[in-house]
Amino acid sequence: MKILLIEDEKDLAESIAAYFAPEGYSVDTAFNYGEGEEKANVNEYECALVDLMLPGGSGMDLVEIIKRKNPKCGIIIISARQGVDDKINGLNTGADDYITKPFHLAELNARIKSLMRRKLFNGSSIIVINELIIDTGNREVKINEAPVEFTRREFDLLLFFISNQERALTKESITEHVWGDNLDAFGNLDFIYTHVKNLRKKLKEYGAGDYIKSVYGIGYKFSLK
Amino acid sequence: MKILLIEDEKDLAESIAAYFAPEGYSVDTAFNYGEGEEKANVNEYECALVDLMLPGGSGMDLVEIIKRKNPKCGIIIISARQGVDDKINGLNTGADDYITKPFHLAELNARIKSLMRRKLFNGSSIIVINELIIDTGNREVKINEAPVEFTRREFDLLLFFISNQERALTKESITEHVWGDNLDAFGNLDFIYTHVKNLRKKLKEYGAGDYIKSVYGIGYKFSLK
DNA sequence: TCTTCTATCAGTAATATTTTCATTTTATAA
DNA sequence: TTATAAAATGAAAATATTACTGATAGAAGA
Repeated sequence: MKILLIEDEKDLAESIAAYFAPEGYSVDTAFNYGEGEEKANVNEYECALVDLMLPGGSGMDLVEIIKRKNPKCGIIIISARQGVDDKINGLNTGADDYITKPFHLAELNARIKSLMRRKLFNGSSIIVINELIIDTGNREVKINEAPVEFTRREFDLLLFFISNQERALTKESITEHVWGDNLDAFGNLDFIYTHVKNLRKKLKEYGAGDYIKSVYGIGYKFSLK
Repeated sequence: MKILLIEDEKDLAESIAAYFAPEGYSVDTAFNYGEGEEKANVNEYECALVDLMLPGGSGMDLVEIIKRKNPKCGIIIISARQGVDDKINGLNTGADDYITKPFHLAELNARIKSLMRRKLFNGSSIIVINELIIDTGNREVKINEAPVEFTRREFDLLLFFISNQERALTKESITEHVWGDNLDAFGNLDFIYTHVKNLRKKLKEYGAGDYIKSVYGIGYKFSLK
C-alpha cells in the first residue's frame, strides 16, 4: 500500500516510515507544502497522512487538493493543536480521521488499518460465510465464534479462496496470487497440496464445512454447495 | 463509577469527560482548587484525577484532603512536570498513580482500570499472592516473609503483571503501561526481555513460583496455574 | 565520585512455518 | 478393469521468527 506522508518534523517522519516498512506499506515523504502538493499530483496513493502546520502553507488546503485529485484516497490529519474546532474543520474538508501529537505509532497504525477497512469494503472488511468470520484487516478468523489461528500462508490461501467462491482455480493461479511472483517460474507446485491439507484440517477441526473442493486436473474450488 | 476530575484546562477536561462517557463512567469536573475541594467534600467518588497546577492552590493538598475524607478513593495525579521528585511526593501524599502530560486518553483509561483492579483486591494497597506480598503504596515486596528489593522497572512490571493475572499481555501493551510515553515511539521492544529476565531471576532467587509464562508471538502471562 | 539501574547488543536457543519428499489413495479415460 | 496422472497424507528437513542470556556501556542516583 502506498502512503503519502506530509510532515516537516524529520525525526517523526523517519520514525513513521521506519515503523511502516515491515508492515508492507511504502511511505513517500514530503517535508513541506509544495513537495506535498507535487507528490500528490504526480502519484496515486491509497492513504495520506497530513500535518496541519507545514512550511509553505496549511495542511488543510492539501487535504482538499488530495481529495479532489483522488477521492478514494483516505486522509488522516496529524496535528499538534488540541482544539476541537480544528478537528471539525479537518473532517469537513474531506479528511477521514484525525490524530493529535504526540501519538503512538501503534495507534496511527490502528487508525490506518481501520480507515482502509472502511474504504475497501464500504464499512467493514469482515466477511461472513456461514460459520466463518474473516476479518481481513486484523487477519483474524473465527469459526463458530471461536478464534482460530492461521499461519500467513493459510490465511492468504483462505482469503484467495473466499474472494473467488464457486470458481475453479488452477494451481498456477493460486500460487501466483498467494505466493506472488518470487517463485521460480512454475516448477513444482506440489507444496500447495500440503497447504490445502493443513487449511482443510484446521477448518474441519473447528467444525467448519468442507468448502474446499478438489477439481481434478485443475486445482480447487471454494464452494458452499 | 463516579470520577472526580479536577483540571483547569477546559479542552482537556472536556476530552476526558467525553472519552469516558461511553465507558460508563460519570465524570464530575472541577476547574479550580475551591471547586475541587467542595465537590470532594460533598460527594463520594471512587476515583479522582487531580491536576497538580491549579488556580487557587496546589493539587497536592487536594490529594490529602480527598484521601482523608475517603481513604478508599483512588487518586491519579495529572501533571505537566517531568521530575521524578514530584512523582514521589505525589505518591507519598496518598495518590495511587501518576500520569504526565501529554498523555493518551487510552493510557489514562488503562491506569484507572488498573487502579480499580488493585483497589478491588481487598481495599488496601497490599496484594497477597501465595508467597508474594506486594505493598503498592510503599512499593515494597516480600517473598516468603523476606523483604526483596526491586528496581522501579521491575516493580512496575510486576505490578502490571499481577493487575492482569491470567491474561496474555502483548509486549506493546506492557511497554505502553510500564514505560508510558517517554519512549521513542515503539521501535524495538527487546529491552523487555532483559527486564523480564531480571524479574524472573529475582523471583526465583527468593523461592517464588514460576508465575511469568511466555506466550510465543504475543508476550507474557502472569499465571498461578 | 561510586554505585546502581537501564538499555542495547550479539550470540544462542526455542519454537513456528514452510517446503520437500516418499508413499498411499483417488479419479479419470481408454 | 486397468494404466496413468493427479491428489492426499505423514513425516522430516530447511527456513524463518521469536525468545532468552550474558556482557557491556551509558544514564541516573546516592
